[in-house]
Amino acid sequence: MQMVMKKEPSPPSDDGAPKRVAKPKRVQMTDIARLAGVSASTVSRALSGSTLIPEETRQRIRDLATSMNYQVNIGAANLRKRDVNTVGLLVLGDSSQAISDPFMLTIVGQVADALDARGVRVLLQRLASARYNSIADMYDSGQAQGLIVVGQAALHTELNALAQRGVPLAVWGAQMPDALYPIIGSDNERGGYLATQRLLELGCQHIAYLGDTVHPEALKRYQGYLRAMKEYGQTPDPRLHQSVLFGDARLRQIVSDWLTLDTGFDGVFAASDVAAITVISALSERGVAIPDQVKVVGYDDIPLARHVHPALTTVRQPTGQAGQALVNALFDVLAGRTPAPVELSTELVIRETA
Amino acid sequence: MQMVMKKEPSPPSDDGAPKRVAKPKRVQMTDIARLAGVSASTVSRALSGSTLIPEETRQRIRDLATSMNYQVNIGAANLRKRDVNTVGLLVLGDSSQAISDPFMLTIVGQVADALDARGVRVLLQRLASARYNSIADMYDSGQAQGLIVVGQAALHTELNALAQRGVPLAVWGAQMPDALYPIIGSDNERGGYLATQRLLELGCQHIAYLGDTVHPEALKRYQGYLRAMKEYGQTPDPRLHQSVLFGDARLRQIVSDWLTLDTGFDGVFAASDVAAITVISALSERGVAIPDQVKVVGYDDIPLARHVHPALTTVRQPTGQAGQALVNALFDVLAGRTPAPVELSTELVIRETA
DNA sequence: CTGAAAGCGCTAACAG
DNA sequence: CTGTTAGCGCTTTCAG
Repeated sequence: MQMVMKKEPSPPSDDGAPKRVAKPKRVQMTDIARLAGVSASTVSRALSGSTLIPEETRQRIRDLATSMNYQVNIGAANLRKRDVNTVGLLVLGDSSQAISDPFMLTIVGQVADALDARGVRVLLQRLASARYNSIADMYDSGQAQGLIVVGQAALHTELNALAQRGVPLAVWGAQMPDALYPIIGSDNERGGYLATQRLLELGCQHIAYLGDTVHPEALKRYQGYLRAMKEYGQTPDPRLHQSVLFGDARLRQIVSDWLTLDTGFDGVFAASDVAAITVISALSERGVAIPDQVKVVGYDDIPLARHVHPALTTVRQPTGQAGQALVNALFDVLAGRTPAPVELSTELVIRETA
Repeated sequence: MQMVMKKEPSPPSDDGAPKRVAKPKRVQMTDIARLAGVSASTVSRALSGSTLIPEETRQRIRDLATSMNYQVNIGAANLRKRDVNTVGLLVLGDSSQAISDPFMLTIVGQVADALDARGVRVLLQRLASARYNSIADMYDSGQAQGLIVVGQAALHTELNALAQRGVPLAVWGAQMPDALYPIIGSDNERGGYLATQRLLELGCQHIAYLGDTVHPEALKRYQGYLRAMKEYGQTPDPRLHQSVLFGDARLRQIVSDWLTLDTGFDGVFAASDVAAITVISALSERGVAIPDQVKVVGYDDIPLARHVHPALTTVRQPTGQAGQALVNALFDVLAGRTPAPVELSTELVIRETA
C-alpha cells in the first residue's frame, strides 16, 4: 500500500532538499518524566547513572527509556554541558584517487576505532584542496572539540596557523621542525633510505623515484633516497624523478619514457604501493621482467602488496599504532599538554620485486 | 558494588578522558553583535544571508565574523531549529579485515562526498557485531536525522524493525522481498551468474564458490552461481563451497584442501576481489598455473584488480553511483516518499584470470 | 533523595 | 529594517 493517509497541513515539497514532513514526534525527557511520575531532573540524573537516585528508581526509568527507544538528545545535552565530545576527522586530498588510497583509508578506520573506544563521536569530512581554507570549520562552529587531519598535504603553514590560534589538532604526516601541532607519522627519511638501499644492494645502477616532493612525506622519502644514493656513490638522474603518483595512463607514459632513456633504468622506488603496483603492471605489460630487469620497491605495505605478482617489496608503515597515536596526541593537546611528535619506525618488507 | 572514593574538589585527573583545561573562550554571537554594534538577531540574520539586512551591513558583519574565526555554533542552532542536518554513516562488520575491504571503503567515501555535496554533515561509526543492537543510537539520540548503513550483514530483521518504527534509513546490500527500507545494491544474482557462466564457457568442470551465504549479498551471488551451473548441466560439488572470505592462513588451507580432492578443481568464483586475490596468491605459491590450470573470477572490481598478476577477471559493481543512490534514497525517505529500491547493473570485466 | 529554576548559544515570531 | 522576547531539550545548582 503506497498511498498512506495524506496529512492535511503541509503539501510535500518536491523540489530538492526535503522540507520537514510529518516527522514522527520524538519522545523527549519530559515525556519519560511524566510517564515515570517524576521530574525531568530525576530522569536526567537516573539516565546519567547518578547515585543520588536509588538504584531501583534508576532502573525503572532506564527500562522505560529503553522501551520507548528514548536516548538523551546529545545536541541539547552538549549545549548545556558546553562540551561536544566529538572529534573532526579530516581527510585531505583531491582526486577520489587520493582518497581511495587503501593506506589513508586504513588510518581513517583506525582513528575512528580509537576514538570510538574513548566514547568520542567522529565527524568525518573529506576535503578537496579547493576547500582547504575551511579546514577548521568543524572546530569553529563548535561541532568538534578538536581535529585529526590525515594527509598533511602541503598545508603545514595553514596547520601551524590553526595551532597558533588554539585549534586543538593532531596530524598524520611528516615531521616539520617548526610544527606547533603534534605530527604522527612514520620515519619517512629512513623508509626512503631503506628502500633505496635495498635496490642499491641488489646492484641497481639507475634508480628512479616516483613521488611528489611537494608533500613533505614524499619529500622525506626522497631525501632518504638521495642519502642512500650518495652513500653508494651514485648520482641520481633527474630524469628519473617523477611527481606523478596517480592515473594509470600517465604512469604508463612515464614508464615508457624511462624505458627509452639512453641509460634505461633498472630500479624504481615508488612513494606508495598503489603507484608501485601500477608501475609493475605497466612494466609487465611491456614485457619487462621483474625483478630481473627492473626491481621495484613500494611504500605503505597495504594488504594487497603481498598478493600482487611478483609480490611487492615495500616499506611498512605501522598503521596499527597510527590511529591510537593520533588520538592520544589530540587528547594531550586538549588536556593542555604538549605531546611529543611520534615517528613510528619503518621496516623494509622484502618480497619478490626487489 | 564499586565504592569509589569521593573526590576532593577535582584534582587534574590524568587517567583517561581529560577534564576541561584552560579552554580558550570561544567567541560567540553576542560578541560579534557587541563589536558590530547591533543585536544578536541582526548578526544571526546577516550570517544566514537574510535579505532583511542591507547588503552592506551583512557584509560588514560577515567580515567581522571571518576576521574572528567566528562561525555559528551549529549545535545551538540545530537545537533551536529542531533540525540537525546530519546523517549517520554506519559501517557494519567485525574484523578490521572486513572494514578494510577497499570496496566498502570506496562506498563510504562516495557517500561522504554525496552528503557533503548536499551540505549535510556525516557522522561516521564503525559497528562491530557485538554492538549491532545500538545501531539506531545516532538517530535516537538526535544526532542524525537518518542513517545510511553499509554492509547489510545478516541484519535484515533488525533493519526492518527500525524502519517500522520510523527510523529513516537507506542500506547498501541485497534486495529483500519484504524490506521496509530502501536497499541499494548491485544485481548480485546476475553478477554471480555472469561470473560462473564465464568459467563454464571456458570449460571449467569443477567450480568452487567462495562466499559466506549468511550474507544476503553473497547468498544471491551463490544463487547466480547455482543457476549457471544448472543451466550448463553441472552439479555443484558441496565440498567446493566455502564461507571463509578473510584470513590468509585459512584461505590457503582451503585451497590446499581443494587441491587434494579426488576431483580437483579448475575454477573459483570468489565473492570478493580481496578473497580472489588471496586465492590467486595461494595458488601461485603452490605452482598452480592461472588461468591454465585454475581460472578465477572475483567480485567488486576494486582498483587493484587490474594490477594483480595475472589481472583479475571480476564482476564490477558500479560504486560511482552507489553513494549518490544511497543518499537519494535516504532523502526520499526523509521527505516521506517511498523510494524504489535500486539494483545497479553488474558487468563482467574480463581480464586474464578467466 | 527530589523538584524548581536558570540558562547553554542560537533563531524566529512579534512588535516596532 | 531591527531589537526584544521566548524558548529548543537538556543539566545543574540550589533549596528543600
